[in-house]
Parts: sequence; structure tokens; C-alpha cells
Amino acid sequence: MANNYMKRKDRIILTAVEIIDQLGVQGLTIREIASRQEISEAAIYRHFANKTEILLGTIDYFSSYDALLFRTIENQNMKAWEGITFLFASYMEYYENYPAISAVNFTQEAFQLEPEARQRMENVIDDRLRFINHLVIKGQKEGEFTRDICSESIVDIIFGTVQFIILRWRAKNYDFALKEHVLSTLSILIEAFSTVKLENRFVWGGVFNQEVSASALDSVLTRPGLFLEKGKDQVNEKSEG
Amino acid sequence: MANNYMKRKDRIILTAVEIIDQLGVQGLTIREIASRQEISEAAIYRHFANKTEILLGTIDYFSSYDALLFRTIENQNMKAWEGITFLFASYMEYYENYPAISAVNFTQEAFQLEPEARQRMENVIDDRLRFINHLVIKGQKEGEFTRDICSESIVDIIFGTVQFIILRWRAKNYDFALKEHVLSTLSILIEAFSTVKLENRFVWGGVFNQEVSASALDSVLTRPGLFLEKGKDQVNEKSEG
Amino acid sequence: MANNYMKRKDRIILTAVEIIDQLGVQGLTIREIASRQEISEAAIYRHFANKTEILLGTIDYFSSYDALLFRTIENQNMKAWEGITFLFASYMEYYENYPAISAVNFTQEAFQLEPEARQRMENVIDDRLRFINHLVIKGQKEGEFTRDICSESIVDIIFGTVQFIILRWRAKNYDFALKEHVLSTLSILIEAFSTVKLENRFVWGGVFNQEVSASALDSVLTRPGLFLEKGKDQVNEKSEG
Amino acid sequence: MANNYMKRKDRIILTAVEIIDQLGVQGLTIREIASRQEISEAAIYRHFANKTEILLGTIDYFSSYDALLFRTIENQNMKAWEGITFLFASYMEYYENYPAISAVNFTQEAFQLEPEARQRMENVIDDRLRFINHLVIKGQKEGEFTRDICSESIVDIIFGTVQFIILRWRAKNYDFALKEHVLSTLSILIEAFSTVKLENRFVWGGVFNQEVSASALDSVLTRPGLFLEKGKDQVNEKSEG
DNA sequence: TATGAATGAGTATTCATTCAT
DNA sequence: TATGAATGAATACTCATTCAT
Repeated sequence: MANNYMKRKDRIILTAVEIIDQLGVQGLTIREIASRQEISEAAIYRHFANKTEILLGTIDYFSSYDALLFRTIENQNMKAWEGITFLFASYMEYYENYPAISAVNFTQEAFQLEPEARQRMENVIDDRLRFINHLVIKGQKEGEFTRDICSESIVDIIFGTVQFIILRWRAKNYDFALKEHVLSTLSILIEAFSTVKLENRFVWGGVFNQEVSASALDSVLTRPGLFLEKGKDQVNEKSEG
Repeated sequence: MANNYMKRKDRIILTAVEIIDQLGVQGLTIREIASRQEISEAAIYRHFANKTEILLGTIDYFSSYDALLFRTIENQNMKAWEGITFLFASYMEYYENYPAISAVNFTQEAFQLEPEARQRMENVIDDRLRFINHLVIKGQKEGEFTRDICSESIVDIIFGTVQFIILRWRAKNYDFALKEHVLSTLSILIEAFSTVKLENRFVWGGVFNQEVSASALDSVLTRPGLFLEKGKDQVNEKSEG
Repeated sequence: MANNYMKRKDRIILTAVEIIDQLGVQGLTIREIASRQEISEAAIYRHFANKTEILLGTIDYFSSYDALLFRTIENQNMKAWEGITFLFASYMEYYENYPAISAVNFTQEAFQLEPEARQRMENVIDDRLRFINHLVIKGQKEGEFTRDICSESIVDIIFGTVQFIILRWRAKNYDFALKEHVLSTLSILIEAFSTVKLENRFVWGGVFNQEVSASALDSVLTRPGLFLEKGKDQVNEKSEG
Repeated sequence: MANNYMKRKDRIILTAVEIIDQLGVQGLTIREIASRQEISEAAIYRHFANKTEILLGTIDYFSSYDALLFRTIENQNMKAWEGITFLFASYMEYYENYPAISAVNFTQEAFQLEPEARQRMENVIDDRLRFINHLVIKGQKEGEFTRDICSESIVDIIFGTVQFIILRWRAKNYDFALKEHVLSTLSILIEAFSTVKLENRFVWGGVFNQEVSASALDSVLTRPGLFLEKGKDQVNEKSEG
């Protein structure tokens, strides 16, 4: 990560993520970034107006696939359980490939002195919760999920559980297979809230084998720069629906 | 909270908790504590060797009822679901009465530059997880909970869900009834993992009406000092009901 | 100046004045103060919340005799020309004894990035102008000064002229007798605006020989601290009227 | 001001003047100039070797009409009071048309850390004082002005008064008619130092109506570039009236 | 128990200036 | 002519901690 082929601005963000991962938000100082990038502290201000902009950059980076993932799930017309599984599978794959980024998940409480960053992080989480809630409601409407439990509770359970597994994965120094663990726990929950007992419940992996999703994810993982040029919508980058 | 009848040392801890709640761990400075306590900064060093000791103090305070609660549950020979419900009901009651303390729940990631505090927090969480796991396993043995799911997964789901609800309660400025919300979500989960469908699933509140529990909780709520003298086990403090 | 018998807070102000004199407002940095005081930069913040407070301190110091001077002139029931002469004689004596303080006279334009200091300086100047204007009007009423010219113009001329002489005195490294020069120029102006040709116009020095004024000035020049204790009014310090 | 038809070098100077006016000398930074000119900071160094050169440029600009004005007064063989009035009328007209430039009047004290600029500003002021002094002496020789007062004092009074009016005009946000105010105050002073009571004392305006002065001023106001080419004396530029 | 004064190391940020392109 | 990237030194200010009283 943070290699030399990237633009300085991108490298600064990656370094910031790395520091947040290793030292926490408290350890993220301009000096630390500069030292790891082997440039002067002043040089950083060529690329970011202030530290808050860097913080916001890490959040944007952290959430940069959200719109694409949400859109893919919608466009593919996935079932609720399929969509939820696809969503978290994508996130976990992202985290497994780039564990440091998972640290950003837990910055919100640390951003208390940075209201702008705090708010943006809250928005990211809220968007995710809203989208999952939307999937759950769809699942309830289509008879996939029980209607005995309000969708919000199901969302709390699913999201909270996953967040907690990520937290423990981090605390335990990534010593278990995150995606596998999350997906198997998710399957338990989906089973629990399901109205039908599906045999192929655990075959979620198939989602990735489908042509379209694969290409969608592909575009996600090969995207050349963190910061899309203006006018270029990241969703447009992939040409297929 | 933080009234004048308490000892200075206790008041400092309470003030520290208050600051962590309002400003986050980053906002917890000696100056801030001193200013809120209206004493000099130097005075604080009369009571704590350094800032880390204060952090450890907040963690100890945060977890000060744990041993008591665990022992109570054991002594009362509660059923698994009863014990879990009692445990979280107690915590939520604690948080509702003293919302600021709930902030400590989420300090772990922020303590990255304070390895000692980080470790102690991790121990607290691990102890709780272990205890809940112990209850779940007991429940599985006694046929209360399904054995189809490994206990650890059940623990992840229960604990993660509750943590997430607390987090959202904080983010939403305590605008919903925490205990009620947590208990109703818990009942969903217990129901989901239960082998028997119990009608009186929601009568958990009865636990508090039992003599023993009441006295146990009582001792919890009236305990005069935050810091137990060495050698005195906090469980011994209550005269046992 | 800035000797060791004074309190640190006072010494910082005096050092600040000295720096403004030698290096200008631009040269007034916390580092420079600290270095001249041979203390750490951080130590300065024990005594002043920020740099602006120091700036305000120099202005307060600069204008610290104003109220006393105004009151003395009023209480003594001096004639207009007597009062004006007394006022500027006092200022020039102050500047001759402590040339550096005269630098503060010309800080206003330099305070453009310090709106609070700028405003306070403006207030000081405005107060002086108002008081002189009040004297001139009194002089006009009592037939001392011509009524053909509006009082404001007379004030502009008197004040502007004196300020300019001080400025040149500074530019020329104090190489002429400031008080003498100012007073002789003042006598020209007073003569010019006078309705009566007085022979003893230049005997202004007599003012200082009078018992009362002497004691008033005395209290001014021997005041022990820059910063009066609360409750002690500086005018009360002299017991006679 | 600072329009696009000017050369970049000139535009930079005008922008510098504008900044000195609005933010003071402290606010004059390369970044601020670059940002207002919408060019890079480095670009400025194409035109000026360093910041000091820019400061010197503003002073040169500020005083760019001096030689022309002095020569015009000499060539026209104006009377002393006529010359003084013409001089200040020209300056005030300049300031009224371009208020920002009046800020440079008061930069001297702020240039304490820029000895070269400070010296050049001092030279400008000294030249003006010398020229006015020369006029006053001429007036005294020709019986216009009283010989009871030394010429230097008259100069101090005139110059100091005018400077102070300009300063207040700036402090009061240009809310009075500067030229009018200065000229009427000047007429008071000239009257005061005059040996003869002239009825047409206030007809100074006629100066501008004379053919010669008009053309002189004209050349002043239409001069295309701020910076005269080397070797070309600016007085030669006007075709002489 | 308390405090006033102090400090060294660190915080984000700004500055004039340089240089390769 | 212009610029993007860089920098060393400085800016005001904060931090946890110490120590004499």
C-alpha cells in the first residue's frame, strides 16, 4: 500500500489510514504522516488544506464503494438475503485485502473533537443502515423475512453483530478468517429471521460467480485512483448494469 | 454526579468519565479535569501518578459491578436466558441512570496509544464475553438453547447487537428507552436461539423482584466509594442476601 | 525596565513593549518574549491566555495614566490651555523616561489582523481626542480660544502635530528633547488659536510646580505594579484632590 | 484597479497595495497576492526577486508623483501657500480616487523588520518634508509667512495635521470628504502663519484651472505604467506646460 | 492537600523561497 | 512565463509532568 506509483494526495490518505489502524485517531498527526511519507510537514499542506480534510479523505476512501455496491445490488435485483450477503461479503473482502481500512469503522467516537468528520462518518453509517433496512423491508414484503420483528431490530442485530466481529478480528490481530466468519454468522441470522428454510442458504458465494456481480466487484478492486476525476462518475466506470 | 460528598479521587474519575462522554478520549486532558474540578492541575497528581492511572480508573469504574453481577447470577443459579437478561438489564439500568459511563464502552480503539489501558479494557470485554459464553454453553447443555450454533456465534450476536444499540443510543442523544429497547431485542435473539417457545419470555423483570437480586443490586447502587480498598473483594461488601 | 523585582506578568508586558519598540508589532512573537525573559514559551501561557491578551496588556499599560490625567485636569479646574499643556507634558515626560512605550502610539495600523487590539487602541485614541476636544470647547466658551474655528479642527491640529513630532523623534532615534519640542510647538498652536496674547504663555512648567499636580504625577510615576489589584482604584491611590 | 490591461508586475504592486490597505503589512504575504491575482506563488518570483522588492515597489508607487509635483510647483513659480495647497490637494485627490494607496502612508513603523523598505519610506517622507520646508522658507523670505516661528515647526504642524486627518479618514472608513477637509484645515493653518490677511485665501482651486497645472496633473493621471523605464525620468514624460 | 510557576516535547499551520519542468 | 511540489524555519498554542512552597 501507499506505493510510489500513486499520486501524493492518495498516498497521504493511505498513510493516514495506516496510522489510524496502527496508532488510532489520536496517533494521526501531520508529523507522523510526513515522517512515513518522508516529506516535510509543510508539503502535506500542498495537498490538503488542513488535517480535517485528511480525516474526511479517509472516510471518503473508507466508503468509496458504497454507492457502487448499493447500485449493484439494486440493479441486479438481488433478493434481500442475497443483497445483504453480497454487501457484507464485499466489505469483508475489502477488509481482508486491506485490513487497515477496517479501523475507520470505529473512528466515530474518536472524532468527537472533529465535528465535521464525526458527522460525515455518521452519514456513512446511516446510509448503510438505511440501505440494509431497505433490503430487510423488501425481504419482509416478499415473504423472505419474518414480519414478526420490526425491520430496524433485524438491522440492529445484523449490523451490530458484523461490526462486533470486525472489532474482535482487529483486537485478535486478524487471526481468523473474517469473511468466512462473518458470512457464517450472517447465515445464522438470516436463517433465524427467515420464513422459509432454504437448503442453499450458505451458497451465497455463488453471487460472486455470476458474471455481472463479478464484473462489478472487479471494477471496484481495480479502480486506478482513489480520487475520481471530476465529471467521471464512479458508477459509470463500469459499463454494464 | 461528581458531587462534593465524594472523595477527590472519586470525583476526578467521575469527571474523567464525563469528559470522555462529552469530548471523547482525545478531549480528556489534565487541564480539562482540573478546570472542571476547580482545582489546580498539579493537585491531580496528588491522587494519580499519571494520566494513565486515571484512564485505568475509569475502566475500573466502568466495570466495577461486573464481578458482583457475575457472582449474583451464579449464586442465584439463574437459567441461561435469565442470567443474560439480568446481566444486560443491569448494565442498561446503569447506563440509563448514568449515561456518560456508557462512553467507556467504546474507548478501546481510542486507547491505542495507551497500551495498558487498552489491555485492561480488552480484559474487561473478554471477561464479559467469557461469562456470557459460559451462560450460553450452560443453556445449551440444559436444552434451553440450540446446539446447532456454536456458543461463540451466539455470544457475538448478542453482545455485538447490544453494543450497537448502545452506540446508536449515544449517537441519537439518548432519545429512546435503552433498557426497554435492548431487552426487547434480546428477547428476539433468545427466542431465535431457543429450543422451547416460552410464553413468559418477557417476564425477566421478575428477577429484580426476587429478594436476593434486589439486595445485590441495592448494594451496587448504594456503594459509597468507587474504589474498593485492596484486599477487600467487592462482592464481600454486600452482606449477602 | 523589566527588572526582576516585578511580577512575571508585568515583566512580560514590559518586554512586549520593548519588542514592539525595537522590532515592531510584526516582531512581537511569543518566542521573542520568552527568549528575552529567559523562560520557555509555554511559561508565558501561565500568565496570558494568548498573544492578543499580551497586546491588550501593552495598550492598557500605554494608556494606564489616562484616567488619572484626565481626572487631575478636571479636579484642578485647569484652564483649557493649561490642561492641554499639562496633558501633553505628562505624556512626553512619560515617553522621555520610557521611550519604548511611545511605540505603542503607532500600532493601530499594524493591528489590522488583531481586531480586538485594534479596537482597544482606537478607543484609547478616541478617548484622548474627546477629552482634548472637551478642553478646547471649554476654552472657546471661556473666551480663551477663538470660536472662528471649530473645536474638532483645533484638536486635529494639536493632536496630529504632537503625534507627528513623536513619530519623528522615534525615527531620529530620540535625538532631540521631545517634551521641550512638543511644548514649544504647542505654545505656537495655542498662541495661534488664542484670543488673548498672554505674556506668560510659556510658563506652563509652573503647573508641575504646584503641589497638587506634583503629587498626582508622583503617584503616577511611583505606582508599584502595572496591574492594580482588584478593588483598588488607581485614582484612589492618591489621597488628595 | 488592478485590471487586466496592466502588466503583471504592475498588477502585483496594486494587489500588494490593496492588501496592505485591507490587512495591513502583516497581512501582505506572497500567498495572498498570488491568490488574489489567481496565479501561483512561484509566478510572483518571475517578477520580483523577493518580497522586499514588492514592498519597495509599493513605496515607489506611493511616491511616484512626488518628483512631478515638486517640479510642477517649482516650474509654475507658485507662491508658498499656493504650492503647499497644490501639493496636498494633489495628494488628497490621489487618495480619494484610490483610497487604498493612503495606507502606505502609515507603513513605516510596520516595516521595522524590513530595514530597506523602512529606509526608503523614510526617504520619501523626508523628501516631502524637505520640499515643504523649502516652500515655507521661501514664504518666509517673501513675507508671506511669519518669521517668528521656525520653518520646521510650521512644517511639523502642517504635515502632522494632514497625516492625522488621513489616518482618521481611514479609521472612519472614508466617511468624510478628505480633500475638502484637509484643504479647509490647511487654510486655517496658513491663515494662522500668514503675515497678510488675504481675502482670496480659499481660491486655491483655481490652481487646477490653470492650463499648466491641468496638463501636469493630466499626465499624472493618464500615465500608462507604474514603473518608469530606467533612464527615463518621469518628469520628462510630461511634455512640460 | 494544594498550588503557582515552570518546562520540553509536541500540536497544526504558515511563511518566503527554490527548483525541476 | 508559468506552475506543482517541495522545504526549513517559524508561528501560536497545548500537553503531561515536575517541583519548590
